[in-house]
Amino acid sequence: MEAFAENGYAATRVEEVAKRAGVSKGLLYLYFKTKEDLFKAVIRNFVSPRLDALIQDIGNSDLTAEEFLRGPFLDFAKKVPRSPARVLARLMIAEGPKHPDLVAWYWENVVSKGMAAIRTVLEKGVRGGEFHRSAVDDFPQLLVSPVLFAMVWTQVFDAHDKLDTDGLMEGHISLVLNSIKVDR
Amino acid sequence: MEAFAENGYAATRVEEVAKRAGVSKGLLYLYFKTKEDLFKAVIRNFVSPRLDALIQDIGNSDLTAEEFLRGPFLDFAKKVPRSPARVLARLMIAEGPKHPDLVAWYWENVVSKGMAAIRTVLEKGVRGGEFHRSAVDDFPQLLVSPVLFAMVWTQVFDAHDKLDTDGLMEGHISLVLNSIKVDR
Amino acid sequence: MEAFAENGYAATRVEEVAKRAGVSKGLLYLYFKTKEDLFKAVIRNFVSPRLDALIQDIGNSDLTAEEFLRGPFLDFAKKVPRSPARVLARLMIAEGPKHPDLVAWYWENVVSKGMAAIRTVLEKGVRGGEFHRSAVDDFPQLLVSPVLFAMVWTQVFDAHDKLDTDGLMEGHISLVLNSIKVDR
Amino acid sequence: MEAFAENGYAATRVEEVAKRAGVSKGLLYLYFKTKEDLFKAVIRNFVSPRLDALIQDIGNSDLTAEEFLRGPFLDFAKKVPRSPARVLARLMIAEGPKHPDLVAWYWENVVSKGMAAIRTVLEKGVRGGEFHRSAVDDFPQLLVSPVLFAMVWTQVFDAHDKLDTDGLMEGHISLVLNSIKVDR
DNA sequence: TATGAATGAGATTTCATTCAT
DNA sequence: TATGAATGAAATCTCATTCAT
Repeated sequence: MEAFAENGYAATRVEEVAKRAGVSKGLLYLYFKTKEDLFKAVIRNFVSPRLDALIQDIGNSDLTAEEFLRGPFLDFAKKVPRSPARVLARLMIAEGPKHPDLVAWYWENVVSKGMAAIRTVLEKGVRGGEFHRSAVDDFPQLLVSPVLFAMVWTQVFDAHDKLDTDGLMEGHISLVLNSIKVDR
Repeated sequence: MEAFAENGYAATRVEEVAKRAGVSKGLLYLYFKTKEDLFKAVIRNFVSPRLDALIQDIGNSDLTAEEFLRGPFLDFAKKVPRSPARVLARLMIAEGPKHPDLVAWYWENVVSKGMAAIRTVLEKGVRGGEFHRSAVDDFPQLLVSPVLFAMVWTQVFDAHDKLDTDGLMEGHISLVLNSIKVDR
Repeated sequence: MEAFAENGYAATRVEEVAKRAGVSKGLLYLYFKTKEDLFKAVIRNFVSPRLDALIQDIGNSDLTAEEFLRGPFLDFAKKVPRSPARVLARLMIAEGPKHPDLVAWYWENVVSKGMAAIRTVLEKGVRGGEFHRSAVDDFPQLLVSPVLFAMVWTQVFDAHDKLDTDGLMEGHISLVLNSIKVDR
Repeated sequence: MEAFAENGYAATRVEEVAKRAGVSKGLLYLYFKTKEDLFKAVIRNFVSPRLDALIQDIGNSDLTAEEFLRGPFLDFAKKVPRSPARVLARLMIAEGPKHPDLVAWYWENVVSKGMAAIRTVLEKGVRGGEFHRSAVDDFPQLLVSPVLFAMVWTQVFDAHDKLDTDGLMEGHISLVLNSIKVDR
């Protein structure tokens, strides 16, 4: 994963992967038929347990929607942009269009689940009278777009303008809540 | 640009670029010392005139901040995610870390200018009493993160979930404005 | 060595070297980073064991200086001009100025040692009263210049005037000895 | 000539020759059909007028053979090793075997004439009773071998051991004369 | 299971030569 | 006569993949 993350799929040499794994090139070909196979396996095995945990939380928790957003979700949103997961995001952006089955797998196992989870929280908020209906109901992506943004920014522009990702996430959540919360 | 956008830097053959340009491989090497040089030149010559126009607008316009966000800015935000610029964004994300001078150029000529422009609009809004202070003043990135998000999504996940980018942008602007506008 | 000797460095194709070695182009690049590396390795591994033997002889032998020049040295001088070493000489002349580190290596490991050996013999002759002081003490090169001359001539002008290299060498030694020997 | 001398035939680019000549590549091809044609023309036009002058001298002069060797010949032998002609020698050694017609031309116009001239001088010496018969009569090459040697050495080993070419030549002539002069 | 030497197809790069102007 | 943009064949070099051990 390290190697692919640094150089992208095409520019990563199989030998480089073998070296970092401490094995010979030949052994890789015993386990994976082609370089692409190897790449896919690498990506698939790199699933964030954090996201799964978060999704689990939603069902089990007895927090209000706002508490959830300010608590576990914000937590998650703060950790991800500087976690190893960010390189996976970059890889998916870079290589996705050339590896549709990888995107499909990623969509099914990660993205769609995540989106569903967010919808669940928002609906809970609306039903419970915490939130009024708003754009985020139709576009739950608005809730996560700064997360993606931060993952990208930290990998591309950090040298020119280091982003306070924690602050960004806190600001984002307060901005959204300020917009969708029902006044009492 | 087409070729690099489709395949990424490493996977694009110089011959492919030459063929699409309707010239011979050799000619490219007459103008560019290496494949990397060629790549950099391609990227640099692909500046969105749209962004420049938008930045110009800000100085000249006599619109209120809200009118600006709902007008020219929303316009821009709707057009970009499906414009050719999106492939440039993807290329920068994919190849940036391996080509720091390209990132530096892009930062200076595009990103920092854009960020400054947004700050100008927001300050105008605050000074004019339209907006109260909020997270977007510290993190103007929050205003553009859905634009990046949409550019990425449309290139990676469109096959699985086609995003209504216009709707997303409208929703985003209304969400933000709802949060930062001063009540009267 | 054959290939480089025939065509010179620039005009020799790596593929040609590989073919003569009975391996693939790729393998050469596994062992040598560049064509130049390969070339240097070829040259360095082509050390004449004959010269080393000659140099050894000087220390060990109990011959008089004249006997040495008429014996082992003349032997060496007769063999070299038509030995494989001559192509190495031609290569060093042709390619040396473009590969200074190769010249440096050759100087240290071959030429300077050879010159020192000749000086040793001449000094022995002078000290032993065989030879009087002469120009060859200051310019031991005079003793070997016909060897180089013959190596060059046989490679360039043989078709036009075949040189009797053995005769040349014998004539040279007798000429020199006639000039430097002390009359008794 | 400069360009070919520095890099050898194969490694010299036609463009480099054109640049140094201050003309365009295209113009060269107006005057010379191929790179090889150009090369041959360059070599042929670079004839040392010095050698011709020397050869003339022999016929005309009323010097004794010894006076000639110590005078005009030594003069010539001192000048040549550091003159532009030395690069021509290196080129002939390097490229000769690949360009037989060039060697043939050079042989006819330069080398054979030079050798004949030397023979003339030596015969004059022998006939005039100055010299007794010796190896140089059969191998006049012995008289010029230090000249070639010095031309090569100065181009290959000067950085490691700068040769006093004037001293070398004086030593050579005195050594030879000492050997072949008739005692009186 | 594991190695690493070896291959060969294909990529980048070079450069003699041509040709429209 | 002169240019220099353009070509394309061939060179160097890379690297995924194979295979004997």
